[in-house]
Amino acid sequence: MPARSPRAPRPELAAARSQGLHNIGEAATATGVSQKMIRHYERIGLLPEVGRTFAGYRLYAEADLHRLRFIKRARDLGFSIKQIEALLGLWDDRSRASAEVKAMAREHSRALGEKIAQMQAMQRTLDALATRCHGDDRPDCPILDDLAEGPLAKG
Amino acid sequence: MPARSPRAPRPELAAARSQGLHNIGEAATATGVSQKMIRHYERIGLLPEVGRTFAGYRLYAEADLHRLRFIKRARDLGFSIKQIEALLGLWDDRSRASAEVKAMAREHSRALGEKIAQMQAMQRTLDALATRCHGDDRPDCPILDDLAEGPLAKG
DNA sequence: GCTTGACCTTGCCATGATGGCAGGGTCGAC
DNA sequence: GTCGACCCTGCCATCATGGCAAGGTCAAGC
Repeated sequence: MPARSPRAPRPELAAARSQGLHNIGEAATATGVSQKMIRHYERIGLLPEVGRTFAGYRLYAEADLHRLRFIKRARDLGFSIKQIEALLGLWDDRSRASAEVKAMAREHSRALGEKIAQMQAMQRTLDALATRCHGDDRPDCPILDDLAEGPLAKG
Repeated sequence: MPARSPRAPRPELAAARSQGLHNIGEAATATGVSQKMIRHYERIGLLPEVGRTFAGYRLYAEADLHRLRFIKRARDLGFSIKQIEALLGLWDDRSRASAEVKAMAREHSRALGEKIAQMQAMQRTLDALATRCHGDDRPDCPILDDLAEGPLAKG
């Protein structure tokens, strides 16, 4: 499909490996990012287009794995791809001021706090309803009544 | 497009309104569910296919608005569409035991608690990192260092 | 009558992050 | 040569929601 050369004269993969390069499977297990996501990140420009063997296999150097681990950790902290793009930009340009990074972290923490508060409110309501529901074979159920009639406001 | 009749002899919309029926715009503002979502719920079977005027306008009775408000409140509590489908089934069949509803509420609360804990952990990490970051013009930033080198574990 | 603007209809595309599957090429070992 | 594990691309699906386009309808004003 890539139509580079109909038959590569040398495999070149073993040579690449002996030079410390990794194929995508190794990159995935080494970083905890799935192969699918690695290709995805490349396509959306979060990762540079890495080198390839003659057969078209991607080859990852240590610096690429480093970048992938950065992305993984940022994702685990709940940063969006867009935010990670910005963080990587700040990381690439080490001369940039740290104030921006700190502001991003603070802002993200604030957004997390908002979502947490929302979910806690949901949870409180649910628990209150569940407590009021006897939960046996009788069909009467305050939870359904509440959903039907109005939130927590029926005398 | 619906090819019902090429030209309806009577408008019938004013008549429907005088009978207490509402068009989709009124239904949306009355329930807080967007027109888009109302149509979506109908298409996926969460709402019954309501009546129409000759021109094809949807007409909503009070019972329909009631069901929509049920869905809205359940969504606001974070239930997924699938879960709401189940809740509506239990609601429609009032003879069903309330134990199922209570179990759903408890399970959903548990799932919420899990997500909350995850997000709180993220938030704690972020706040710790941001506190350590001086956040001035100097380029040195523990947040980026941490993302690059490893989570909270570099001497 | 005719126009205007607000409303309704349908359908397609997009999001964000991820997984799955299909169809096909490549590599290494036996 | 062949088998199994690996890689490639591309398309479709998720979940809930919004946006846009192209067109029909209705009520009001001229």
